[in-house]
Amino acid sequence: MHNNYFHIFTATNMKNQKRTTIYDIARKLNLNASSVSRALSNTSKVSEATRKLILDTAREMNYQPNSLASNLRRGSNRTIGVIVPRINQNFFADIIAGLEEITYENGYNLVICQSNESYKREVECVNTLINQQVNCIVMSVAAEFEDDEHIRNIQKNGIRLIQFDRVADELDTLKVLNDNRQASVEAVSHLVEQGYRRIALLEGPQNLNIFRQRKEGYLQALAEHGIEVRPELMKVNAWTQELSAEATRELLALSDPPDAIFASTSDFSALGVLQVATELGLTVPDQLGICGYSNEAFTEITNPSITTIDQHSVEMGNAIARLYFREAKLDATASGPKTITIKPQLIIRESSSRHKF
Amino acid sequence: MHNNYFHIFTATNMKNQKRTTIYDIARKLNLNASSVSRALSNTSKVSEATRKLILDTAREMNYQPNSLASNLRRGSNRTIGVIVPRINQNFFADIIAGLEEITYENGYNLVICQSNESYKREVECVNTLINQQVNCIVMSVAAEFEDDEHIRNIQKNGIRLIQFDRVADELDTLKVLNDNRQASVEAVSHLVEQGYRRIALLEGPQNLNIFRQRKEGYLQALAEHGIEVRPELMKVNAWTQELSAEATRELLALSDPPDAIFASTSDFSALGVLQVATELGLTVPDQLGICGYSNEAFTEITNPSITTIDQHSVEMGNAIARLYFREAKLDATASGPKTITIKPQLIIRESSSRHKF
DNA sequence: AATTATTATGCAATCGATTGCTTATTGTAA
DNA sequence: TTACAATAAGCAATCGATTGCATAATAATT
Repeated sequence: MHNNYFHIFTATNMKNQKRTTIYDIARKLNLNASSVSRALSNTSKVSEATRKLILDTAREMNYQPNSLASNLRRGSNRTIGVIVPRINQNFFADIIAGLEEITYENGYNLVICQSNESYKREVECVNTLINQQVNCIVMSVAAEFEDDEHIRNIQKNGIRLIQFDRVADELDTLKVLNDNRQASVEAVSHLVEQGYRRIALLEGPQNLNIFRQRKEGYLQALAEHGIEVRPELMKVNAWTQELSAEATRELLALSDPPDAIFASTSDFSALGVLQVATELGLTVPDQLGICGYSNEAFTEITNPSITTIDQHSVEMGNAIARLYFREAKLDATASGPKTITIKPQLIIRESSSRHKF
Repeated sequence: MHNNYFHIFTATNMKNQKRTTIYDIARKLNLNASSVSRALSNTSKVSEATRKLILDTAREMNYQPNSLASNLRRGSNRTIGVIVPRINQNFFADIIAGLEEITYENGYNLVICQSNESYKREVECVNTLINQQVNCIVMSVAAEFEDDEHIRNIQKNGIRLIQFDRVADELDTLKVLNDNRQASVEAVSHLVEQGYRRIALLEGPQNLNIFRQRKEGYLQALAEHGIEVRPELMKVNAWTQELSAEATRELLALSDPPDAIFASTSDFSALGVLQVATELGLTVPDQLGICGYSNEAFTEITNPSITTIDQHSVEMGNAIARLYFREAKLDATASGPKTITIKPQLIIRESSSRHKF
């Protein structure tokens, strides 16, 4: 794998040079390290003259503060740890980008871990971040969930915890959520308004709260519109493109097949549906309506374009980071857990826009 | 922005508990901290009995090692810093995911920064990572490039540096590159083989090496096939979907317009081309051939699907991390800079597959 | 000019783990 | 049983920055 498309060749070299410390600066100026520290951190208590002298010398000696030392002393890292199932999944990549914007503004850093949807990895990630003394852990739990002891352990160690999107509901932590239920209600209601009546649901793993909520929203919308629930129209664990394609084939083979499919798991699922519909020669949206979830970039480009739900992921990342910094200020007073709910937005596109019956 | 789709409500609380240190364990067992340290780090010199005792007590007291302290003492972080222009761009997200896989296996962490294509931000990111004493910095330079002093500074501080994809060529560092030139040669040759003769090029900013190389490849392929270079077919800085669309309109308005366009900057550019072609009623690939770059997920889904170049991004991330760990082992001996070149792969799809003339 | 109030600087402990060196303990060989 | 080797455990310095407290130097007040 990491072998046959590589060509390797060598060049020259580098060397280690000992770093300048505040002691080096102090020695050179015949001062005490504490003064240097004060000058650099700008904590009054130093005369303007020496401060200037110190800053100049620092620059001249190419001084770079050693964060490890100051972190140890201060017992803080100015770092936020992030644990996501997959870094390179659009939603999470956007969340991270959103987090980064705000943490950067505040002079904090981000340490990233991915659990790969594995419980074991998730526990390890948590431990690493605890050892690193990060100030805060931001996480979305892995699909494989066994126990929340590791999550509790975060708080035991005095580290702030913000859960987002996929959360361990029962835990009393800061949470930033999408209103999945509401979004699903809107999506399904939209389908109903477009004249679809036999609406199928592709579900994600029900151990994850987000997928349960989306299902609830689906049921709620049907109820609100007085549409009977047909269990055979609800397919479990259809959360990849392939699984969804398969589920779609089964659905369309029913004697009374659906006239619309709400792929509540992702846009990739919706894509699977579209693919099968195309194969079977069904016209979308006329014969089959489709709605996905997440507003992946490609939904705009497919033919027909796909109706979906935008989760405001980057803004969600921003919100998470802002929540941390706001709470951090209240610090000792520890105002306690809050939940922020972000309202996703239904994006109506061709795949569900039936030219009125 | 971070206000109108939020609902906030409050719940209960958490508290700080002082962390257990090796001293606590030592005190409890009437031992010296050094023994505890040795037992935990598994450096012989401790009897089996006491080691077991210590480990058990550690568990019981919920001990979590303080990495800040040991990092300071060891002068190392077991951390790799990553600087990319944008975290949530497919290529970079994949690189990061690839990096993470391998660094995780080796017990290292990843600190992520994004330069947002800004030179100033890039410099700041570099400084932060130097202060953090990361073991290695992995970076791809921002489009806005002024000077490489900050990059040199990395090495001055004894930190390993691996540049990838967009690199400061003149610097003598570890590099992991795509063979952009070769990939472009193949792409353009493919177009020629499909019978296209008036092949246009959409270029990226020429201050970035990768875009220069892609242009070189284009020129080389034309030369190899004895096709005359027409400067008016080469459009600079067409590196967003919008800019490319505009460039395409200009190209197609020429008296002798191109019959194929190589959007060497990205698949988004290719999308811009496709969009304009559709607008103008040109059939792709018959009247106009299109080739993009990057193999974004959507290229497979568009209609027609888009021919493009896969950069093996995740594998590239793996390769970068492996390079670091391999080099780290040679450590003192410092075998010196190497370059690894990854061969991208041309993915031929509908947008360039002309049913032979 | 003498005394007090301010400000600048130095001193030394601290954060928690690591590690070279010394000392105590146990085991082995003669 | 004595001498010596091997192993276990303790001591103390160290990594570099921060910070409360003490002292020195300067400015302000009467």
